[in-house]
Amino acid sequence: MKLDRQQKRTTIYDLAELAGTSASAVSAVLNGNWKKRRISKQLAEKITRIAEEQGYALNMQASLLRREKSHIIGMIVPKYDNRYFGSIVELFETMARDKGFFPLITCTRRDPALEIEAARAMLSYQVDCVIATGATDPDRVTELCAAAGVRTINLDLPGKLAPSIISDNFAGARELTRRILVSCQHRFGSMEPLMFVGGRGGDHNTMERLRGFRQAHADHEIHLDDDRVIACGYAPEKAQSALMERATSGLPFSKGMFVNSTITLEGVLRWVRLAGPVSEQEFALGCFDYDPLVALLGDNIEMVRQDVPAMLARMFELIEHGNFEPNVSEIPPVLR
Amino acid sequence: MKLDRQQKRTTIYDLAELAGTSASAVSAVLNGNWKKRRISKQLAEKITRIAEEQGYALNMQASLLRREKSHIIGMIVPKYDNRYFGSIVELFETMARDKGFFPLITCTRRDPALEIEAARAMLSYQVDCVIATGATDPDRVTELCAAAGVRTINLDLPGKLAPSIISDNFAGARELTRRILVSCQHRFGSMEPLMFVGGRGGDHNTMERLRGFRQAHADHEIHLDDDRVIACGYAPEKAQSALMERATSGLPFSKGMFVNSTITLEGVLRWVRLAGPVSEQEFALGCFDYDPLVALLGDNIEMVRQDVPAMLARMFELIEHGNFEPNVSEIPPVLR
DNA sequence: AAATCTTGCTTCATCGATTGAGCAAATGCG
DNA sequence: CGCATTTGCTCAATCGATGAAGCAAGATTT
Repeated sequence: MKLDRQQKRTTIYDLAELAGTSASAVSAVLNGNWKKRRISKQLAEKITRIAEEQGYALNMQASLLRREKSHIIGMIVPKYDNRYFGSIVELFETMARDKGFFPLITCTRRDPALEIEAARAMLSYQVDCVIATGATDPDRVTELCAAAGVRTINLDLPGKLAPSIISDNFAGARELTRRILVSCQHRFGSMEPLMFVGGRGGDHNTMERLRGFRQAHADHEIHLDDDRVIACGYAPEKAQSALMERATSGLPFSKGMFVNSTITLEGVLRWVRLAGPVSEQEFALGCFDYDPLVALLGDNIEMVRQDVPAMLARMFELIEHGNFEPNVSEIPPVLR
Repeated sequence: MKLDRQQKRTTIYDLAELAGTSASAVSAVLNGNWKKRRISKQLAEKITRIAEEQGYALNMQASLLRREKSHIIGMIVPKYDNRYFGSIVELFETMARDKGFFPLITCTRRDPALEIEAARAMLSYQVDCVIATGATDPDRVTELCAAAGVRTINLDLPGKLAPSIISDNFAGARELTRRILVSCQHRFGSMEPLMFVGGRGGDHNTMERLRGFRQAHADHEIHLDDDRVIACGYAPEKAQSALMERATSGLPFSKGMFVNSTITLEGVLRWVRLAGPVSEQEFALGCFDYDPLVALLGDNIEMVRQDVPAMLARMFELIEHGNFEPNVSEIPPVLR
């Protein structure tokens, strides 16, 4: 890799030499506490000018080595390429910056090994705090970080060892299910039990959404068999092939479907396309996730939007109050 | 901010003490060149074991301070919350990691000031290289980095001072326009001139796409007035209000539209919704961008997918060959 | 047996910024 | 004028990891 530096970087010692002063004075001026260190205004201005002329950039590595807190805040995220996590990451960066943190983000593509590796890398970079978003094994991350004295917060998926901020999956799923059922009633004249597609049976969110899904059926006194639930994972391909199999299996099939994320929705729609004569107009879909373009194009697709701004606001609140008790904050999602 | 470290971190000195050896030996063992430094296998194993027991994590700040290359590779990106940039960032991270780099990514929300600030922060973190993706002023970034001896590469939008990797916007736009025109022919029986919505008149991609747009009209001998072009920026709100105005302005309006990104498409579709009786079925849309859900749901929406894997492959090729000549690589986009 | 080589470590300076301690000159006070 | 205080700065240790240089003990050669 030919990435050799072109020239040596300017340091505070170079600046000190040019200004005819000491590195210590330069440091004090450039990091803003020259008043506290009783540097004269003249010298401060001179140093600032020379630093600018020389295009000086602080060596963060050296600086952080001396300081106790890095103000780096790490976030581990399963995917970028998705409107939900994309908006989490984008807003997280903005808010972190506003609050004086330096955000360090890593995408783990739902790979548990990468999650741990990423956490380890963050510890090496001396992060002050790690946010584990949608982590497969958040407690593992918490343990690892705790060993280095670093606090963690879980986002989107909860853990037992650190505070967790998640959507109110039960209430959201119950209401979403209700809406799909109503839509079935309107469009097909009857309320059949729905199918539940996507997610992992073991993950907390899927379990809670299933509970809401079941509750909504119970609310309408609709009997729901367990075999209507297809928790085949989130990936589009898995949903697609699961539906393919299902359709040819002889098991009962529903026109109404609860889809567990836009990622999964992609697979469901692809299946609809391939399924031939039937268009998505023939289905009543609901998705526990939000995508503005789907909201505009999918006429029969109900959506639940997780309240990302509220979740992140709550997260920074916890950080600011130093509240790291392992309890769960449930944020109500938004239905359009 | 209550993010105080819980306990002191384990250092190589602690490990040295525990192992009854020197910090230097510990360092040699843990960074893998103990053979070169002639440390015995026994001691190496002992140190490794103790390091593991203690949950030791390298202090990257200290390590980087000593090394000449950081192997950190920075990327500046305008948005995360978008399928195109989302996939760029996700694939960039994966590829960078595979090639032994540590990816550091910052989102600037198309704010030129933030772009510069982000570049400066990256220099502070001693990045070996900066990728400016879709930057408003890539040359400014290149100049800033060059002053610190750091190379840059432009992605998505070209600059004059560093190598640039962009889509073949002209060819892509020409073909996309052709397809929209053909679709108009099929669906409405005639080929009217299309409208061009979104993008900034000054940006290279928009200019090239406009050139392709015009060429395709010329190919079909369709006269195109300049007032069919609405380069109102990328933001959905801007496109929406621009179309609103346009519709009531008395200027000619087309059923066929070339939309400059999925971000802009959001505004166009929102306008279609509000425009009342007319549904998007009444339009022939084409979008210079790709979103899998739009591809599935938007029956009348042609899409051009920029070839992100090819662009990034080319980018890492440049890095590996140390090729930092300021020339432009055009990557053909993919039409479905 | 002396000379040389090899093995397996340790010592110490270094990277660049930070900060407590210290010191000389200027100023204030009685 | 003499002493205390304030002002404006410098010195030097330090953060943790790295690696060149050095050194002692054992192995090998002549």
